[in-house]
Amino acid sequence: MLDDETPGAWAPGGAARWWLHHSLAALTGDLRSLGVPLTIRRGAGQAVIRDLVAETGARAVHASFSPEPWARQRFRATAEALTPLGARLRLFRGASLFPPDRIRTRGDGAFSVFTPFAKACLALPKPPPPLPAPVHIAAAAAVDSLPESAWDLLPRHPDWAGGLRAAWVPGEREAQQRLAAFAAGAADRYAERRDFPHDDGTSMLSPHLKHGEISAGRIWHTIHAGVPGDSRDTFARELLWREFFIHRLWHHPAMPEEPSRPEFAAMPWRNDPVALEAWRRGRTGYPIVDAGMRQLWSAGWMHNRVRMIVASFLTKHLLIDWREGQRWFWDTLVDADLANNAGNWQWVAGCGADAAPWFRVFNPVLQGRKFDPDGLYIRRFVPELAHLDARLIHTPWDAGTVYPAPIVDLPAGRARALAAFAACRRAGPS
DNA sequence: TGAAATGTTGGGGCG
DNA sequence: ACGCCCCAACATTTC
Repeated sequence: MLDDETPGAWAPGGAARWWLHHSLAALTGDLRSLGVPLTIRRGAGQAVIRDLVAETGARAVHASFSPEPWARQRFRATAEALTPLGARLRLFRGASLFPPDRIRTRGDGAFSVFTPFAKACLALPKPPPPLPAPVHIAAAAAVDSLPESAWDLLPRHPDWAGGLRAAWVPGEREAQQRLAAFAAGAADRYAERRDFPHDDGTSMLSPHLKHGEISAGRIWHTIHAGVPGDSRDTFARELLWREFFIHRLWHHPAMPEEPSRPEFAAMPWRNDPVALEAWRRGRTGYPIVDAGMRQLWSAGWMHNRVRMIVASFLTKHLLIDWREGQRWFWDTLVDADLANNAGNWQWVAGCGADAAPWFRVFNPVLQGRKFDPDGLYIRRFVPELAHLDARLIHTPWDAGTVYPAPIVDLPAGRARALAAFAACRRAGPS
């Protein structure tokens, strides 16, 4: 079922739709081998499910929980619509590690700080081990189904998905293989390598996880079965950050729209379409930022360290609203997820519940030197700088190379950001 | 999961 | 030999 109506502005973006198309194609094949047809429908979720239950006489609908405000509303409406049909809706933890209603503060509220949240998670019973895949499913009678093409998920004019095809293979089989390869390979040294974007030191499981091709529980179990201490704990912590933002969105449905810290409502964000477009296209003049934005545009994905750098650059040096960045990521990331996109943008922008402080401003030159010391990442995504040696590649304006001039002066941009926050803190409701 | 400004310390050059 | 200065290295504070 593709529901473009209920989510409103947060219907899946372009890159996620591309992924979904191929993920479903893979799922169709997997189900065929079990002798089960995939039924494809389109429309408002609640009505589609109700009709399907009426047609099949199903007595239960099993679904994965998800924290989006529109999804919660859809679950509620669906459950109500099923009652007169004698069917019920059963929700499962799905892609999260812990049932959302199990994680509570002592005062029975939502957590706003990550560390106590993580502690509370670790105090819960461990996620149960994943069940083996079924070898047989009793197929229901076939009902009407749209052809896959009716979803119209792939880009055509132009077809910008070439980079995605080169980078990814959607589907459960590939998700399992990627997890197995990560667990047997890079996971061992995840703690040391994960911050270097040229290095394949991360799992790259995020789009598979996002699209339900693999569960967080399975990843958790695999990592805890075979990865040594430091890297295991560091990786598990990243899964818990994901869990934290799911928790936050569940309790604070306005997270994608409104800063969690009220004083940020008065922040004097700049309206600068030219700078915003330079950022989107990877033409800011700062190589590590441009490399990241071009990786995003071509592969639909960006290394986590670089996501932080480009987000800091947009919200601090350019003083552009984090929601502009969130929106661009939403449309371009194959792993675009409402809770994690909003949560991480608010984290970098300093306006989240448990966020990095506003004054933590990444200097893109220093970050580039630190995390891409040989310029390998930049060479890969910014080929016009590939000929520069490592000493100059982070500051092409010193190299006499033809390259976009920096769109903002770093010390000036930093000072402007600090001043803007000081002013908004004076003005705002604290 | 910073960076820049400011403060402190200690070694060495030098008058 | 001694004090003075310089400054790099490191630590602390501030944004």
